[in-house]
Formats: sequence, structure tokens, C-alpha cells
Amino acid sequence: MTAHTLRYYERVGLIQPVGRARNGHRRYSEADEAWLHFLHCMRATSMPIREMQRYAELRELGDATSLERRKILEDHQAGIAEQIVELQRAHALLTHKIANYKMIEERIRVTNPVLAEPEVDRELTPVS
Amino acid sequence: MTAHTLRYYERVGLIQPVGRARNGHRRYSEADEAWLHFLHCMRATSMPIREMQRYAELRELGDATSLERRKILEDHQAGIAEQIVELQRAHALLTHKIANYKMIEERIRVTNPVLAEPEVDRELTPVS
DNA sequence: CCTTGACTTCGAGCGCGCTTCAAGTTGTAC
DNA sequence: GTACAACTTGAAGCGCGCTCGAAGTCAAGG
Repeated sequence: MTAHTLRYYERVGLIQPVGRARNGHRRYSEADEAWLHFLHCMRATSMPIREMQRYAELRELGDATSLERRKILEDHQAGIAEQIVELQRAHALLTHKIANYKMIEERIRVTNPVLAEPEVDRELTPVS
Repeated sequence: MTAHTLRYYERVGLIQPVGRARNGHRRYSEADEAWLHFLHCMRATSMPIREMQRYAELRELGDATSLERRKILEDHQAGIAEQIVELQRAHALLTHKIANYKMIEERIRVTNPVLAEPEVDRELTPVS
């Protein structure tokens, strides 16, 4: 997380105006750091800034907003679960395609030199 | 995938100019669809357009580019693995925080009505 | 005939999330 | 004292990946 990003987050209200040293430089408390870590974690899993803003807002309002905040987190968690499934599917697909490429390379290596045969993998291999 | 997106992909060279009906409308072959499915899968796992362009280019050049294409896929697959780990970490963190919110809500429900106690979860709970 | 609607092209526009710029202040090292 | 680096501000800029608008063509239905 760059200094620029930190200032940006402060600007858009993701973090409350943070403490300053005597010279005006920002000083982040441990609480700030914990909160930033959380924000980072949510961003890294594609939570939109808007939603983090909404969450931060509610957080300022105290415990009474617990339910609403929980809903945000639960929704995001559900999204994460879906993302994981999608990534796993892609991972498997790639394993398959990579194996296919290894076969092609072997074929080329064998039917040496320079004379390659027509391509096999045109995204039509039964991977679906 | 919208029609707009399909045309965009064709424009930027992700797919070769596709067949047309007599009236000029695009007709996608099964091979086109398979390739588009692959592209979709890579986009859904955050492969940049640039990289897909590079891959598509190599694909046009035939089997000789197998090794290079394989490298692209392997790199992307490694990225996917990392993403999965990150998502799983976030998922766990959220499970923890959601449980915490449930406790807060219970506390509020019990110490009824309207009088809530100070907040517990200020991102300082030992989640790290 | 004429409207409706789905396509065509090209180019411009947009939302997101930073990122960089320009100009100014402050503190440290030589 | 003075150069330098590291911060400050507000505003503008940018890269990505679409997304939309305007104007035109064509096919079918009422």
C-alpha cells in the first residue's frame, strides 16, 4: 500500500483523518493499521471502494449498525466463495491445456526437425 | 458476454474476424465459441487483455509457439493459485468477524432496549 | 408501405482505483 | 547556510475494460 493510496483512502472517507506528528506528517496508530489491513484484505478480494465506504460509514455509527455491517460481510464472503470456485475451475482447465501443450511439444521434438504437424489444441479439446 | 464485448474482442484482435451471414451479421462457429469460452475463463480469473492478445497472437502462429504459450498459461495458473490462497484467507477472516458481529447483536438483544454498550470489534480483535 | 427491432460501423465516453503533478513546508546531513 | 529527501495539499491525469451513441442497413410482421 503506497503513501498515495493511504492519502486517497483518507480523502474518500475510508479512514478517519489520522493523527499527525508536530510537523503535520501522518502518524498511523495500531488501530489505524488494523483497519487498513482489513481494508486491504477486502480490496484484495475485489470489494468495491463504494462498499467499503458504506461499511466504514456504518462503523462510525457504532454497534447499532451491526446487523447491516454483518450483511455486507456475509454478502462479500458469499462472493468470495464463488470466486474460489471459478478460480478452481480455471486452474483445472489450465492443468489440462498445459498437459496438452506438453504433448504437442513432445510430438515436435520427436518428428524432428522444423517440420511440425497441424495443431491439435484449437480450444476444441473436450475440456468444456 | 454482451454483443458489445464480442465486437470489442474482435476489434482488439482477441478473435479473428468471424464468419458472416448473408446479411452481414456475425455467425460464431463452435470453434469460435470454444475459444470465446476460454477467453471468458481467463478474463474471469483476471488475465489482462494484453496477455490474452499475446496468447492469441502466438496461437495464430501455430504449434511452433507451444512453449511460449504454455509458459503464459503456467504463469497464469500460478497467479490463480495465489489468488485462491488470498481468497481463502479473507474468507476465514470474514467468518471470524461475522461471528463477532453475531455476539454483538446478541449482547444488544439481551441488554435490551436501545442501550448499547461500547463497540468491541474495532479491527483490533486478534485476527491478524 | 412502414414500423419495429436486431444487427452493422466508428468513435467517443465512462467508471473504477489509483497515480502523478506542481508547488510548498519541514527536518536532517554536510 | 544550503542542499536534499520526505512529507504536505488539491487537482488533474491515466490505464483498463468495457459501454454507449449516432447513423445506417436489412428482414420480418401488421
